[in-house]
Amino acid sequence: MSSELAPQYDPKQVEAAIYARWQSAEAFHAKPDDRPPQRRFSVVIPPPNVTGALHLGHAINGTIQDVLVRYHRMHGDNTLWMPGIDHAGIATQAVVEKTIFEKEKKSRHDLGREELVSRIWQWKEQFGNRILNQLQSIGVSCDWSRSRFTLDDLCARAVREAFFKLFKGGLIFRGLRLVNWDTHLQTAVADDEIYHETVKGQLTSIKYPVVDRQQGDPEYLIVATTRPETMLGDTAVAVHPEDERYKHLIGRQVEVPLVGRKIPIIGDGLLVDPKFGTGVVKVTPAHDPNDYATGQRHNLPQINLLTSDGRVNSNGQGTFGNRAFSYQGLKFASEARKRVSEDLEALGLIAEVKPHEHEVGHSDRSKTPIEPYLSEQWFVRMGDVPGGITLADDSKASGLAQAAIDAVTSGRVKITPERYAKSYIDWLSQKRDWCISRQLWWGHRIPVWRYGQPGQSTIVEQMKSYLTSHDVKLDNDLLLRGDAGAMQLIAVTRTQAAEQSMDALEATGLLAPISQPTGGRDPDVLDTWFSSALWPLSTLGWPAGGTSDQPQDQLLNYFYPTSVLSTAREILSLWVARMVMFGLYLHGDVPFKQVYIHAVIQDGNGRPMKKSLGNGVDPVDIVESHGADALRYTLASMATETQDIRLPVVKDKTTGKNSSPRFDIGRNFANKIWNASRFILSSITDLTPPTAAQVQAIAKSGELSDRWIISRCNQTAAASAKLIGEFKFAELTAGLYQFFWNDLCDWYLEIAKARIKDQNPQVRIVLLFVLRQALAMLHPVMPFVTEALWEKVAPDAGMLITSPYPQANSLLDNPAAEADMRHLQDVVRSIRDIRNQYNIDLKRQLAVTVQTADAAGGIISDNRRLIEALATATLADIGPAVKKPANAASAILPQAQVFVADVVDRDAEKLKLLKRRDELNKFLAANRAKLSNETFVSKAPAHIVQGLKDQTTQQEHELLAVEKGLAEL
RNA sequence: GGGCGUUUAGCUCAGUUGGUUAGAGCGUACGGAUCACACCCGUAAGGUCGAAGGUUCGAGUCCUUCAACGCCCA
Repeated sequence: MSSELAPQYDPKQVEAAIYARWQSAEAFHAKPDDRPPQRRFSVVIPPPNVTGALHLGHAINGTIQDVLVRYHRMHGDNTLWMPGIDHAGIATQAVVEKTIFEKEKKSRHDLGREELVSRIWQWKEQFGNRILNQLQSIGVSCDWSRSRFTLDDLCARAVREAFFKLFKGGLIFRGLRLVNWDTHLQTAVADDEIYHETVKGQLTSIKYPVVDRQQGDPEYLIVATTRPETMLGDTAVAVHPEDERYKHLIGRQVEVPLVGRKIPIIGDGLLVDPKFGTGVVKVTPAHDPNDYATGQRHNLPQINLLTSDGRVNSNGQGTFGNRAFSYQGLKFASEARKRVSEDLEALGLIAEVKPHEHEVGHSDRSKTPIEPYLSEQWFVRMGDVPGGITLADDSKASGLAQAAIDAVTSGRVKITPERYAKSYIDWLSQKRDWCISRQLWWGHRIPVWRYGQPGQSTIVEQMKSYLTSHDVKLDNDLLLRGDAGAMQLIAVTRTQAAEQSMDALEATGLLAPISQPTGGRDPDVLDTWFSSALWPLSTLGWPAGGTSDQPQDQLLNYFYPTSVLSTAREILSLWVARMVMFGLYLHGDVPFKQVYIHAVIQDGNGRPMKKSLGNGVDPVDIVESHGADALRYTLASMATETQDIRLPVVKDKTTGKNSSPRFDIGRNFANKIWNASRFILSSITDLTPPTAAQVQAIAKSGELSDRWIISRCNQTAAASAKLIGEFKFAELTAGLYQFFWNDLCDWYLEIAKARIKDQNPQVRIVLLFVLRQALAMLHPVMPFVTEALWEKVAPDAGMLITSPYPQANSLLDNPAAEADMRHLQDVVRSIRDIRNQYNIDLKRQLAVTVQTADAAGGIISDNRRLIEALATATLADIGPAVKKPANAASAILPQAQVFVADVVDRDAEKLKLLKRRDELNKFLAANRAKLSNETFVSKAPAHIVQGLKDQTTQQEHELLAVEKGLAEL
């Protein structure tokens, strides 16, 4: 029998085949049925980026989700794990643009919008599934048949519907805001797409002439800046309102050099730190976030100096001292800065230039410096709205952000670990409007058509009649805002058909008179997070609501809200919070009941794993070298509630790839499971599954070791189910490890070997029962090795992935057997210890006697053979009257003294006893002090006091024995 | 600047509502080719729980202050 299994587990031999079997059995596939809501379990995967490759973050999150999903599936819940990938707008477009430029030296403008988008689609078809394949290699059990892409038709339908509803509800608006502008990619980027770099620059102090100087006024105010070129857009200089030096100047004016604009001197305590620099600050509302805020406070004009490609626009010119200056067309942060500095120098208006280090934001995508840029963008209104908003379940909320806050504070959404609820709420509490437009071509195009000056009412009327005659229902399929008298006409579409009608209408040329110069469909696309925020809804088929018998419709009713969302903390606000808002507003319920935030894996020095540092471990390499189960087990064992996990990284000697010795733990464990199973399979020929009655009978009256291992097995099953429910994955793996390795392999199998040889029928039942239970318990964490063994161990039972998870049964618990077993283990260990200390050959049979109290003596006598086998010893006398033989070494246990005869090293024995005597004296002194402390005795709980008394009595006995031993020496 | 986390054995980490002598894996030392496994077996050594105060009969655990490291937000 054992010849079927190799002596070492080789994951490569089994993983691919087993995965294929699960797939062909449709074991991952979930269909709505009549199970009640509490027997359903659903998870949506955080959709990985289409440009990405699997990293340890995916691996640990994939493992966690798969443990949950496999457990619930085995538990009998109708379990759906929805997979998919994210189109990742800016990241993907940047990657493809870059490759095209490298190969063909063409920019996106050379290709045109349609061509670029089609190239990106080609690229997506080619590489889009790579990360899903990699996820499969770690064994995740997603329902691949339902896999979605955030840009596919179903998701697009949800995006259109969401935009339409939000717009109609007044929660989407267009506004002029300062955004982070990537001048290279020519798009707004989000705060989280920016990294900061320390740059060595200069701090330039510039003299601004004071206008209408009066007695005692300085000739100039001097301001210091790292960006002299922005002075062209200054609309004020600010001083601290309490600053005695300048206070009297507030309300007067200075002249901006070069452009000759006269601007006010304002007092602002928020912007100005009087102790920093000269205490005077230039204010450029259109080019700095702090200045923007200042401008809002003081109603300052905003002068934008920038073109979308990062050059100076026509505002960058003026007249100063009868001379004209112009910087138009120069690159803003480089050429213009140089020329402005030179011109100021020539005019003698530079007071000082000194080196200065400062932080400059760079775009993560193009690696170029970010410019704050004033531009028109679309926003989702996060803040409170007068009169409140109505959620899809007809309940009211003061605003979108508040609704999402309430979902967590009320407990509808629970966040684990709890501390993350605070960061979620803190972020949402700012209620900052969400900029959702991106000047990109790859993404969901904003479903809005805009026209300027629709002064001709006939056009609007013709437009309406065209649309209605093409089956577009106004207000339902398409919203028209603005009218003949308005400055702007806006059409927002809800359906693809309405979009097509608008395109067709455009083609008629009817709208041409109002399309100039920039009318027509909004060229921008939506922020990727907009479609991600709909992920739990869109993947389950929303907005279809379950009225049809389309399977997708039923999914939404059946599996929404999902059960758990497992993700990383960095997207708690960007993604999790937005899903909650959209879920509530658009569908009237939260998207998930539980959020689990997993820890982030760092290298051994606590640094994040980054490509640039070369310290990353590729999970695919670990699957290759250690196997998927080893990867999963190790990652799960590290998943505690801390926020960071350190993983020491080493170079693998044979492959040269980054690896970590930590993964050996998982590999060794998988091998242990394999070999223990191999051993059991080789020992028993009859694989008939034990009946519950047989197991219960043994649990009640079998041999001690049988009762003990059944009890331990049962408790491990109970603990495992509980720990999975509490997301305590590290504890889960530790418990499984201890049970399998220590209890089952180290003790039970060793104890049972003699009976195994005798083909004892009880042992067969225990072995088979415990092994089947153990494989099932381990399966969610280590699916491959357990499934591979299951078909050998349980050929009657079908695949393990769909077999029941062990249910705890209190009839199998046996605390007394566990206590007795601990006692026997102590005796065995004490004998082994003596053998080791005295360097006695392993094969030499030791002559052992034991002095015990009656009760303990009975257990030892009854299990004499067990001790003899495990300790390679012969047990003679056992009982209260036993005396220490001459030349014996002794071990003093709480309830027994073990003597090993004919061990002659008196000095060593003496040393050992002396050491123990000192320890005991120390403990006793401490315990006696406590017990004579009246406040302790009166205030501490009774069981603590009693426990201490019992312990003290025992220590006193032991001390007597030690002293007696010393005397005899 | 605001918030959060971490600090326990050489390393990586557990440690439930405060309660009897603080645990695990790896590593280390010593012994072992015994017929499941050397990716193994047996045994042991190793910790004033970051520092200083405080609360308490009792603190790794609660409170205060400080230090170091890290993360998030501005």
